[in-house]
Amino acid sequence: MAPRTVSRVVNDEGGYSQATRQRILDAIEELGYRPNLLARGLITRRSGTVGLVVRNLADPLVLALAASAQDSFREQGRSMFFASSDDDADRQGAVLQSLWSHAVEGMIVIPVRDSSPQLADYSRRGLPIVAVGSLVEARNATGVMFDLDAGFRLAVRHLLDTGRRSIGMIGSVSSSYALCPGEEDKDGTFGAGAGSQMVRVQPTVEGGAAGLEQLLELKPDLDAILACNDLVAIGAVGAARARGRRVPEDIGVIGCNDIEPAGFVTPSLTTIRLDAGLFAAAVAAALQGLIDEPGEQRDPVVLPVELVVRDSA
Amino acid sequence: MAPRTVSRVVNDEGGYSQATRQRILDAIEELGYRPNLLARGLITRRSGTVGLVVRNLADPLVLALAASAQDSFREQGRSMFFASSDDDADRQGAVLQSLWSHAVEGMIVIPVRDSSPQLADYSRRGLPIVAVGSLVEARNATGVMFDLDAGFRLAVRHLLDTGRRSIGMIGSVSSSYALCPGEEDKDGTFGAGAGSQMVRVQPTVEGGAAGLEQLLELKPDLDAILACNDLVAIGAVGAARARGRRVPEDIGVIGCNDIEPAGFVTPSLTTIRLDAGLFAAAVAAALQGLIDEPGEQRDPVVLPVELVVRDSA
DNA sequence: CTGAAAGCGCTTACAG
DNA sequence: CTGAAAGCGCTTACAG
Repeated sequence: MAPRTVSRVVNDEGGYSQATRQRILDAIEELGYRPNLLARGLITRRSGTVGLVVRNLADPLVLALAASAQDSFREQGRSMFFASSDDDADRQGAVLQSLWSHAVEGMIVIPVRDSSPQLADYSRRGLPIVAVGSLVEARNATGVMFDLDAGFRLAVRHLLDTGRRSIGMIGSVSSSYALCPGEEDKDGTFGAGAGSQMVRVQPTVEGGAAGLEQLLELKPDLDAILACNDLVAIGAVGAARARGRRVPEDIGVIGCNDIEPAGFVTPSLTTIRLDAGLFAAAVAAALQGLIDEPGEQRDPVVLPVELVVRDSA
Repeated sequence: MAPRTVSRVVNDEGGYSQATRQRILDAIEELGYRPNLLARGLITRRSGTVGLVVRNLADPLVLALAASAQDSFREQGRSMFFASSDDDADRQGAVLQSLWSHAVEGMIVIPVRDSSPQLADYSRRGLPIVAVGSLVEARNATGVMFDLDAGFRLAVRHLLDTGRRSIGMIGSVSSSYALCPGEEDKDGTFGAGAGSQMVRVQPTVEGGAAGLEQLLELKPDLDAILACNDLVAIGAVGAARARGRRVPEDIGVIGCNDIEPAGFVTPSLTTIRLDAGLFAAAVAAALQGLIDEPGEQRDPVVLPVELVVRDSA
């Protein structure tokens, strides 16, 4: 029984008698034999692995992305490496290098700020990369992102339509990728010409509270808040109330993401909904496409968003 | 320049001149050379990888676990495979086999129900395994779990002390591992002899609402709810109010986990806090210990819990 | 300090 | 239908 024959049976190549096949299968069962994927990968140049690199574990979309990517990869018989860059460029570099050394067949990455060249470097070497919320101009790479400009405009429009005149924005200190609005409007006009102000905080409930305090200092007549995510919005609501401002009567608050508890806090949160399922499916499909047909230059995928109006604004 | 010499430099083995070293380093830089970890792993029998296998991505502790495991593994220069069994025994089997084939050096697994023998099988073959919330009686394996019995008793005691007499429990349909209480008390006495009733639902906000409806059918005089997690508790609160019951006046509700928004819903949630950081650190340390000193039979690690009393009960 | 040989467990051509 | 040879990119002894 030569290794070659075993290999044929294990890989269902055909070209063996049923008797041989059965003998080999029995032996496999008896010995608990499993093919060594490292050895196989060494020679086929296909490791059967892919990578998912996120920037921040706390991002509510990461979970959906991980779940969906997982399902998609499982169907393809691939195992998934998972790593976080913790929003650190050097760490992201180390992670990418490590995955490259492990011969992953492709990667999904939520990149740290300004790391497109780094990603393009790997994609040019032949590694398919899907960059989330970021453009990578290179072969073997594509981007998937939400249309946050549109979400932003919807939110501002809603605030203006409901009579708000002094809008504050609470952004995130961690460089924002497309899942968090506001980066493009540094001038603070929010594309609406409204009086406006922006502060940056940690993207947490506590950060949201701090952000509201800061905005109130800068702009005592504040009557609306746009928060970069729902936890920040929840923190802002709490702090506003602690300061004696009613929500939504005195200050309207809009979040972003529509996390599960958003409809259950008081007041229930008006928010820009990012459809996590849609997002994750698009990302997984994009990587699949890149792996199946390498070398293509592709247009980025832009996903629609929607404003969910509840009680907070 | 023989491969052997390059190998020495790459692995910092010593035994080469500085000049040689520099030449090799320069060449590595110029060619963008990265050692092929598959080839290395094939021969050293150490792949530089570990696995994290969870049962359910929606579990709030999974995130903390993933983050902490990640940090711990990064420090050790190991990459992490990530997979979910989606609470399916067959799928867990496939995942374990796949990771084994990829020659992981160890695994953290939140096991599906009754899969201890399966885990023990791998650990006996020499794969270190940390089982979360479950006992695995085998060498190379250990368990880490919260002391949910204690949490459970704290909660019931608190309800009884505050005059509740008719307690309902909303458990999870997905077989509960130790992060979710209630499994041990199928008789429904909750170890307290109180009148009581248990229903099982999906561990989500919607599930919690459904659970409350069911309990109210079964037990119209219900005045307290113990929920298997905070989302379920939030759903139960919403449904109770929709039925005209006040919380906490008519019905007291206690959750489990203390997720971030738990303090911000209305009424703020009384809950059994499971310290995610403590948990994740314990798990990572346990696996490290198993990898460093294989073959040991270890006692499970049991982590304390605490009851956080807020407004809902 | 440096290198030639053998081999990790597989698969890819090629021969019978 | 089956197998002997070569080689993937490394590391482990061992020789100079």
